[in-house]
Amino acid sequence: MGQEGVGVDLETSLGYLLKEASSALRAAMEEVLRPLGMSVTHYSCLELLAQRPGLSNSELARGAFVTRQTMNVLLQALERDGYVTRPAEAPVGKALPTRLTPRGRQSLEKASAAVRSVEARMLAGLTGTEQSDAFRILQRMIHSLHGDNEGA
Amino acid sequence: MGQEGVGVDLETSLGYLLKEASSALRAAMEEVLRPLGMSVTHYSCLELLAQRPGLSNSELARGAFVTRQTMNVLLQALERDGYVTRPAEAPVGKALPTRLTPRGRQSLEKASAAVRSVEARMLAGLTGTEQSDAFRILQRMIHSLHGDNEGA
DNA sequence: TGACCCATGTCAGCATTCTGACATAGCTTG
DNA sequence: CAAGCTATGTCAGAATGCTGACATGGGTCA
Repeated sequence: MGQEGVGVDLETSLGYLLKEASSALRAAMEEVLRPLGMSVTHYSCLELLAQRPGLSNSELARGAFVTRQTMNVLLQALERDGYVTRPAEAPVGKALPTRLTPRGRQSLEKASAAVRSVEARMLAGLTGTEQSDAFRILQRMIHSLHGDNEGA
Repeated sequence: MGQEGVGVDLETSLGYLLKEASSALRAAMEEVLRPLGMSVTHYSCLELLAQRPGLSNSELARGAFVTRQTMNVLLQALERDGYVTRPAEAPVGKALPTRLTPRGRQSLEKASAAVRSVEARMLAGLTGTEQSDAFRILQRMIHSLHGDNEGA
């Protein structure tokens, strides 16, 4: 189409490239999760629960980078379908600790393998040093964006 | 809350970190664009048009990482509000080349400055070498995710 | 030329996520 | 102890984005 070599500056923006990479990763994850009937947020929630059992709704929301209202909708569906359980009453405060059911754990296994293969494909062609560099640089970007770089 | 140092493996995943960085960038952009009454997709569309005048709806969609249906809805609103113009009939094929109006260009100026300040904050604390490394590594990740690494 | 394929623009319906708002639990502080 | 602050869970409504579907323009190829 109309994409002759017009002067394009977006191609030099790290922000744009970051968005592109994240979009590509999300698309690749959706592609392998769709056959399993699972969305990315769906999977993120289960994975978080597998690694940190007993997380509350709000904690899961922060870990999956969505609002607690969005996570609440998802948790209600997951609970209804028998993937997770929450106590009827909060043991302390209002936070309801959530846990995977055996069914949830089983469902996660296949999804987790699929996602790991996507991440492996993404990292193929990167040396160990490059992966360490990427990790350190991304962490520093996040730190700066959160405004933790005051008074300096 | 319940976040004592439980063993967490998500903290070692580059995919998770990439999602976190992208989420932080998006949140920071939304924060500075909100006072201007502009969303991230809204801004992305205008910025693309400023750098590549005459892009079609489908091309804009690919550049902003949304579907062409989503971009079409946005373009109709932008056209209605006088930020962009599209010819009534396609000069060739079905693609309608879109262009910024003076009003659109003026609206973009403030937004572009705000977004540049966010990107500058994100990159603060990174050396020139680190920025080049990040650029190269992200490009390679995107390339691998798109499956361009066959036969090897 | 005609059949086929691909890309585009667009309409309609659905899914997902967000913002706003409210009540409650627990901690902090005077 | 009482007031205030923060965090949480939850409901309701709105915005945003996506999937599915259809018609059309243009190129390819037998």
